[in-house]
Amino acid sequence: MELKSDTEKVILDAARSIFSEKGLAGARMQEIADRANINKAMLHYYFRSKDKLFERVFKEAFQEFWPQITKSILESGTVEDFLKRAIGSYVDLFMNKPYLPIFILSEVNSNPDRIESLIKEGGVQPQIIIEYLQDKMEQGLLKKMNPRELLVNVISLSIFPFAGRPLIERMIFNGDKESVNSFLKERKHTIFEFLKPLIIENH
Amino acid sequence: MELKSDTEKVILDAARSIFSEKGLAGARMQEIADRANINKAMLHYYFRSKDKLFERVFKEAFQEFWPQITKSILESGTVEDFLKRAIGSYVDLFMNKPYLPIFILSEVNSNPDRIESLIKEGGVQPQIIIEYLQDKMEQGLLKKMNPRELLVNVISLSIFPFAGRPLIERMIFNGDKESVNSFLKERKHTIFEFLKPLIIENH
DNA sequence: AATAAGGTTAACCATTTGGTTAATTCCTTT
DNA sequence: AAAGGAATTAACCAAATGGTTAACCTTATT
Repeated sequence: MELKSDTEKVILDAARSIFSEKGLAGARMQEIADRANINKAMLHYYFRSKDKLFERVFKEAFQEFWPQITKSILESGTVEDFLKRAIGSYVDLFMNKPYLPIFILSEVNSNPDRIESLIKEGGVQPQIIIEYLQDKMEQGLLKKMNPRELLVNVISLSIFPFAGRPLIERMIFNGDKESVNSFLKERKHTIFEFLKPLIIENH
Repeated sequence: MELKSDTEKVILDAARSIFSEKGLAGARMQEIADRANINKAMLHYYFRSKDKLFERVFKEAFQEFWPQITKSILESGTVEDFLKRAIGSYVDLFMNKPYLPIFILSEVNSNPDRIESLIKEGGVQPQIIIEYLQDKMEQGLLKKMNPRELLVNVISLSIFPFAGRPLIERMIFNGDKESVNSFLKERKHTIFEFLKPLIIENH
């Protein structure tokens, strides 16, 4: 007895995989059906239209995307702790779901309005993070700078290597997949070490 | 008397604009023709097929993308100089052509093989940069770390804010386009300041 | 001015694609 | 086991789309 029928789950898995590989426009309903080992009519039976199906997949992806960093604040004490958690949760997430960054970036780009509603209902609260960082800076625990800049930098360092993986793999690692993989795995630590000098010793 | 006929140029401009907005799969030949104010048959007359047209647009975009950083080395003396040039040339490029990052990232993702040939014929030489950085580190002019890591970080910080602009605009700047714009404009300096501590004073 | 060649257009075509439908199977409830 | 509803399927449909074609226009050369 499951909330989602097995078929529904199978469809969502297939759809997620095809949509992130080819995008909304490039995906074919028939291909999704094939990957799910199911009749194409079932897609419409469960989700009515391609757009509705995509909307669902996108929403679920987007909701995994943002909350990480907010959560890591509420659970953390020191700045060091916060940075470790923020970076760590992103890197872990993208190691497990490498399709997420480019999927979100691509689709937000071709239809920016799509996230408007998700941001509102999703409770995205960047303000909390900005204020947290500003606090720590004023307390002299973090190098003073534009907190938005720091936030963007942390996100850039955490996300870009995953979004740009195919490029990085070919242009910087000469196509050596294994090297790239361990490089990405280590990111959790290297990004933190890279940012560590921003933390001011408490004494 | 031009090398490229006026029509050819008009088509390429329209194609670039549509392709970067909607991607290869999402773009419509009719829409490209409309934006170029010409008959759809002209697209095929000049470029034979949608794929050929896309290939051309993508190639031109990709060739703008990479050489920047390599060039900035050959022309620069000190490490400080190098960082300034590398970051500056990227930020300038993306301020003028904001569609570039996401366009390249998206299309490379949905067809990674596409860049194989371009990398070879395009003379992409990451080795030069890696070695340059390693040299400087060994000379004690740059903080010691994995040079590939540093390279990826510089690229991440330079590119991501442009690739993720729609996201950043809505999630971190509450939709205030003007703020985002000046934020991005200042990036040239802020990224450099951010990385400056890596440079070791020469004395 | 006649001619030829390239540029341009409207109409057309075959295929692909999202979506529908009506019939069939499966499962649960009585 | 009969019935009724949900799940599933094959066949089908209309619209969209990349691409073609044949006629027409423009321009430069003689």
